[in-house]
Amino acid sequence: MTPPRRRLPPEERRRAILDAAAAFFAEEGLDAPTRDLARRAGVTQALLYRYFPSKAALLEAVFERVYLNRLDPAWLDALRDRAVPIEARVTAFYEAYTAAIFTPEWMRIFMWAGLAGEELNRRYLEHLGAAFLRPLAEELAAAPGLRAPEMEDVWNLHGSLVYLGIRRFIYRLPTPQDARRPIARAVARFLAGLRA
Amino acid sequence: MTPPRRRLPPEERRRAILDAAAAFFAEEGLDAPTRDLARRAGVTQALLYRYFPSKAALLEAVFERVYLNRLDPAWLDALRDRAVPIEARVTAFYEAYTAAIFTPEWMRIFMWAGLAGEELNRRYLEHLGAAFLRPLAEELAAAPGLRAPEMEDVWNLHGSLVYLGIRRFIYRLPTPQDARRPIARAVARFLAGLRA
DNA sequence: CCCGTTGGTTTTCGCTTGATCAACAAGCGC
DNA sequence: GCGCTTGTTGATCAAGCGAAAACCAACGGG
Repeated sequence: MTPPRRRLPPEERRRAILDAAAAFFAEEGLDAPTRDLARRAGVTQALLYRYFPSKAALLEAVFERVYLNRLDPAWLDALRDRAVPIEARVTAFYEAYTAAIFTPEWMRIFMWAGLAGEELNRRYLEHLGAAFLRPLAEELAAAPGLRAPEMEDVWNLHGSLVYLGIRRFIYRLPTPQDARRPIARAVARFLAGLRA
Repeated sequence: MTPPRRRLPPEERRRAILDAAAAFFAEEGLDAPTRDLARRAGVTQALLYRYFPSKAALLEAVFERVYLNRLDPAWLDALRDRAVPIEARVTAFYEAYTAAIFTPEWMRIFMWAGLAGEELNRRYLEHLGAAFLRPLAEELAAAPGLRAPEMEDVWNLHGSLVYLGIRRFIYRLPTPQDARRPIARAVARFLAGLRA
């Protein structure tokens, strides 16, 4: 009946707690109680405070784990490779991007953080805009036969695809399990709109 | 120094509390403390429980106030009026729809509720889909020169415009203050995509 | 002008929260 | 197998939570 008291190397225990914390806070929200998290991680609540000085610090570590190094710089090179048709490039970018962010942890923690007023979202989206969406807009402008889009048009395309993840992970509505078809159709329609 | 104890007719007080509650829970989240709400409403915390039996009941009343009768059946008639060009009809629908939902209360409570797992979102979006978006899809299919869209295409258009509100009210990022231009461009592009 | 109805406040309860700390025991070096 | 380091626990605290109960006073009818 007494739970065996297993002793783990600190590195390993820390990672186990962070894994549990990411899934837990994604599900329950950023101010879900640390006691419930501890139960889920299979440790006592007090132990969390050996690895993290405060709940805020633990959350910061979760943010880092979920959002850092999730954007692959290689996507930018592929996006800029004008040997490849523009439609294939944009499609490939959004297939890679949605594959990276369409997880409960990414989508739900992002939304919880946004509502809570964390700066995470603004910083992240400004970076995404500058590092990927503006280059994407430039490639569209440079593509033969396309009118140059405004950044707001690109955000519109972006939102149309991210919304698929919102329906799936936030509202838990049924959505196509494979995002590739919706992506292909949305990108094709977007480009057709820039040609007309 | 002592706050004047003002006596209001119950109907009026109830409405004042609901007004404050909608703004308060939109800002702070559905499990923000009732004491803070009371302070904001200018009453004591205990008084809330004279007008609502529990916090859950108060939240239910807020949902009703924010989401009930917000969708105007007249939109459907306008959407189905084939004397008007399809582009004007879709544009007008989304101008009316975004005017109805682009408020902090609507957008933020909807997102808090979705994350909290409330049934509100599923019920609302299923109703919206059946009552407005499916007819919209039918009108697109019936419009001359357009390929019939899948429902998923319509949700894509829908999301591209709702995402504008998410950026503004959830992430608090700068967005065009007037939604009409983005709507016009998104709808025009969408239709062009269905023509190609 | 007084009095009863009832809107409003003060006080309190039982419970949960983030965080702390002394006590305990698992595992490695010897 | 011994003992020390240190990962882990149970007990505890002050603050904050939703809710209830007792008390107070504003207003209209007589």
